[in-house]
Amino acid sequence: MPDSIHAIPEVVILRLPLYVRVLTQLKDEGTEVISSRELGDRLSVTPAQIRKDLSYFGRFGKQGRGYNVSYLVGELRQVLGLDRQWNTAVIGIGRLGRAIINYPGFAPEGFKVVAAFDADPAQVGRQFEDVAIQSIGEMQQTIRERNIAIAIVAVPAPQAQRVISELVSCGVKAILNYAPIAPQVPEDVRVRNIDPVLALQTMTYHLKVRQDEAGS
Amino acid sequence: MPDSIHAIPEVVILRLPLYVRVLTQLKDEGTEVISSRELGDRLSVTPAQIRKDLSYFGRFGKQGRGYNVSYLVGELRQVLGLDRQWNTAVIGIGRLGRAIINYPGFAPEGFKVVAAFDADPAQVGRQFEDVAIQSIGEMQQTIRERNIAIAIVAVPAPQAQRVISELVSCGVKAILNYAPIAPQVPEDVRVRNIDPVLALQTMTYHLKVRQDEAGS
DNA sequence: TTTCGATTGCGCCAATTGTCACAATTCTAC
DNA sequence: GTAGAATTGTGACAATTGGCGCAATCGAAA
Ligand SMILES: NC(=O)c1ccc[n+]([C@@H]2O[C@H](COP(=O)([O-])OP(=O)(O)OC[C@H]3O[C@@H](n4cnc5c(N)ncnc54)[C@H](O)[C@@H]3O)[C@@H](O)[C@H]2O)c1
Ligand SMILES: NC(=O)c1ccc[n+]([C@@H]2O[C@H](COP(=O)([O-])OP(=O)(O)OC[C@H]3O[C@@H](n4cnc5c(N)ncnc54)[C@H](O)[C@@H]3O)[C@@H](O)[C@H]2O)c1
Repeated sequence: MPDSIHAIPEVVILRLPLYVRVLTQLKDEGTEVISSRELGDRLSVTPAQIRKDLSYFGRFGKQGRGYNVSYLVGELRQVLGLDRQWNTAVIGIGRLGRAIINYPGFAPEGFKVVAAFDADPAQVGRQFEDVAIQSIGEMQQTIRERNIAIAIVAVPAPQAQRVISELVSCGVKAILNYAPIAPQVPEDVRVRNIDPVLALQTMTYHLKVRQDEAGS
Repeated sequence: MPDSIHAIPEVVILRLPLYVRVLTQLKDEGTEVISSRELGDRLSVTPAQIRKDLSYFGRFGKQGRGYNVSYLVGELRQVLGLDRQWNTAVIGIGRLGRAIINYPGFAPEGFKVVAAFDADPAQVGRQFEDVAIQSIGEMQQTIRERNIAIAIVAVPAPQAQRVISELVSCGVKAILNYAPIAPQVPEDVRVRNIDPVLALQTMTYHLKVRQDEAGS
């Protein structure tokens, strides 16, 4: 294991999917080779950062030339584990949960919703896009049987921590959370929050300075 | 300007809304005082980090006691500019755009959708939740007149960069982007991307290691 | 009033993250 | 085949960010 000696910074992992996205787009546009400078321009990142990030995982480029787009995107997909299908479950099949099940953006990227759970007995049994809604009681068994590694949480905020804790006890190690809370999980479990309000609130600080100046 | 000498790290600004969220919840639960340790436990952040973050903006706590929750949340809201209403516009009134206009989570936090734009003439004039859809041609004027500082982009990916550039030329300085692209904007414009696929792709790296180990 | 446990704010240091700069290499053109 | 332009990968350094530890202070209790 030659490259597992150096731990790879988490920030690097966070940037890789961005690289994959832009490289995929370049590939579709027919670009065969790209330099770290051009890629950096597209991503508003310095060329040095791109080169260093990539160097954690191998030597993918050629001096004087750049990176072969197809090759690089393939290598990065493999590094990230995007070269396989990931089964997911959605929990909370309300308005948002249904939208998630119907969202056509997941499947092409290898994320497949194979199970759906809701606490409301009236929902159980209904079908959306080949997925039948199951009761919460069936969750643990289904997660095991269907090899579900990723859960998507779309329950109301007051229920979210409880649901997340239950998912953790079912062995789920990755959670995409849409509820507006700060979930607590053991450190071997990853959570990403989708939270547009939080995102807006991180921008107003800068707008405020501008607005205050204008007013004074 | 006593505290504008030291620039405030962007990471700190990114954490403040989280603090606000948890503090608001504590306030609703009736907690009057909280220590940095307890707050840190709730957020999976070290107490030292919380104290340091807060110290950029003032001395809000009392030794031996902690922070008064109501007071602190009020101060932080003021720091972030959450003590006022922010007018926003949604661009792209398809399935997602309509869901955003109907989303009840924005208004209580002071973000009000006051305008909606779509390129499709068939959409123009239709009404959602007191917001009438306008044509793209009216965008610049409406943004000025209605003092819109924040735009929410929900157009298809191929159109997104063009729409974002146009918003920038209308003077918008903050953009919440839902399209799966890496937008390019001048450095005085802030963009936050809502991108569940990217979020999932940052987690599979760690799952992969686990899965590979299990298989070997 | 005094003592004591608790907790902040912050100086200082440690760890992490980002950038520079350059030798090594590749490709092209002649 | 050689010269020159382009660009990588990386070691060394710089900047940023996080955390320790403690003096100062607060509130409670005796
Ligand atoms: N991040 C975003 O972009 C975004 C957008 C919209 C909504 N939301 C959030 O998503 C959540 C759901 O929103 P919605 O509009 O779909 O609400 P909803 O009320 O329509 O649906 C919630 C569903 O969760 C189910 N549920 C409740 N408790 C449950 C439990 N313990 N286990 C399983 N299922 C349970 C309910 O039966 C219901 O079907 C809320 O927390 C909301 O704030 C986030
Ligand atoms: N981040 C997320 O959670 C998430 C979820 C769903 C969809 N999306 C993304 O949001 C976008 C919209 O998705 P949707 O399902 O609403 O698509 P849609 O096709 O239903 O709606 C798109 C709308 O944008 C309008 N439009 C197209 N070009 C425009 C332009 N130049 N100016 C103004 N309006 C224009 C169209 O007329 C249409 O009404 C897509 O990029 C999609 O990938 C993101």
